[in-house]
Amino acid sequence: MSRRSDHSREEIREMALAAAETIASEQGYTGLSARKVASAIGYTVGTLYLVFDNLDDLILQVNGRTLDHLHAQMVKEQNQHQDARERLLQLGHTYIRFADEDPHRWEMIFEHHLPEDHETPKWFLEKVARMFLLVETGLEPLAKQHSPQEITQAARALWGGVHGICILAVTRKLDVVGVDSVQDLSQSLMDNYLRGFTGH
Amino acid sequence: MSRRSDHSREEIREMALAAAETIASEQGYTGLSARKVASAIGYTVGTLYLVFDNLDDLILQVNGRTLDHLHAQMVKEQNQHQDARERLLQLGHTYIRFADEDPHRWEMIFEHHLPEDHETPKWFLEKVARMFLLVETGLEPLAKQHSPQEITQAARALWGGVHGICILAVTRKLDVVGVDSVQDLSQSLMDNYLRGFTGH
DNA sequence: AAAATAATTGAACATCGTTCATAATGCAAG
DNA sequence: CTTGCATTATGAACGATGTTCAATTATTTT
Repeated sequence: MSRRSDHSREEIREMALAAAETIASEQGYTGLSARKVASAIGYTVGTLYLVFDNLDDLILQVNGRTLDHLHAQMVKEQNQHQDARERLLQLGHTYIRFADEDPHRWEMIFEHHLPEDHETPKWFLEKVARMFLLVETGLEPLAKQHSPQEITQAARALWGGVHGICILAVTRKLDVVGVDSVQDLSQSLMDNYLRGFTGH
Repeated sequence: MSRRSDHSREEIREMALAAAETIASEQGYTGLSARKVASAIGYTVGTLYLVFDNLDDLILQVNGRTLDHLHAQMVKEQNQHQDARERLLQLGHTYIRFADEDPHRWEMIFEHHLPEDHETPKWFLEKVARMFLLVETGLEPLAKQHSPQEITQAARALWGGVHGICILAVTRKLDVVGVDSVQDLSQSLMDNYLRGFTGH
C-alpha cells in the first residue's frame, strides 16, 4: 500500500524526529534503529532515507532539538533570578536537572559520533556554542576585572567542569547517588572556582 | 584446521586483549568487532566466546587495562614532584596527556555501556575508584583544615571538572585546539578551585 | 589401533544501516 | 473515463554485526 501525500515530507520528517526522540529517551542511544523509527511512524525504512541522509543525520537532528530544548530551559530558569551569581549557578542546576530527568536524551548528544572522515556540520556546532555562550554571558557581570579572554577561558572551565561531574555521575563513575549529591558537587565546584576566580 | 594447545586459554585471552587494544586505539570504539579481533589473532569468532562471556566482557577487560595503565602513569609522574600542589596538578596533566595521546582508548572507557539490566562488575568500579582516590590523596595535604567529607567532595568535583574539560575538548565541543589549550583550561580550573577551596 | 576427550570451527540466526528496482498511487491530458 | 506520467513508498537484497552450537578435527587415553 504505497500512499501519497498522506503526509508531506516535512510532516514525515517531524514525525520521525519525534518518534526517534521517544525511542532514544526510553531505550537509549543503542536502542535506536532506523527500522524502529520507521515502524513507529507507520512507514518503512526506505522512506526515512527520502527525508534524512542517513541515521547519523537523523540523530544529529534529534540532538540539535535537545540542545534547543535545553538552551531554552536554561534561559527561562536563569531569568527567574536577578542576582548575577544566582543566575550563573542556575545554569548549572538546570543542566544537571535535565541530564537527570532525561539521561538517555542528554547522553546521546555526547555519545553519538560522526564517522571520522565527516566533520560536524556548522549548524550543530553553533548550537553547542550558543549553550556555552550562555555561561560566558552569565559570568561576565561577576568578572568585571578580567579580560574577555580570561572570561572565555573561565566559562569553558566552568561548563566543562559541570559537564564532567554530570557525565561521571550519570555513568555511575563518581560513586554518588541521587541528583541532589550531583547538584551539591556542581555547586561546590562553581562556588570554589568563583571564589578563586573573583577573589570573593 | 582446528588446532589444539597451540596456545593456552590464558595465552589466547592475552592475545585477544592486546589485539582489541590495538584495533580500538586505531579505529575507535565503533571499529572494534569480534570478527576483527578473532582474525587478528588467527582464530575464529567462536574461539573468543570460549575465553570471554561476550564482547562487552572483552571491552570491559580492555578498559580495565587502560585504567591500570593510566593509574600507573599518574602515580609515576606524580612522584616526580615533591610539592603537594604540583603533585596534584600533575595528576590532571597526565590524565589529559593520555587522553590526547590515545583518545580512542581513553574514550572507550566512557563510551562503552553495559546493557541496562547488567550492572558494572565490582572489580571495574574498584579500578575507577582507585583512580579517584589518587586525586583525593593528592588533595589531602592541601586541605588540612577541611573535613574528610569535604575533601572527598572536593576531589570528586576536581576530577569531574578535569574530566569534563577533557571530554568536551576531545569531542570538539569546546572550540579549543591543541593539547596545550586543554592543559591551560584544566590548570585554570584547578588553580581557581584550589584558591577558593583552601583560601590561598 | 580404537575410543574417548578436548579444542576449534564456521554455518546459521537475528539484527543492523543502506540502496534501489519495483510497485502503487494521484494527477493531468486526451 | 481512460490513458499515461510523475511522484511516492515499498521491501527484498547486501554486507556487516553479536552470538550460538552441532559438527569437525586434533590430541590423549585406553
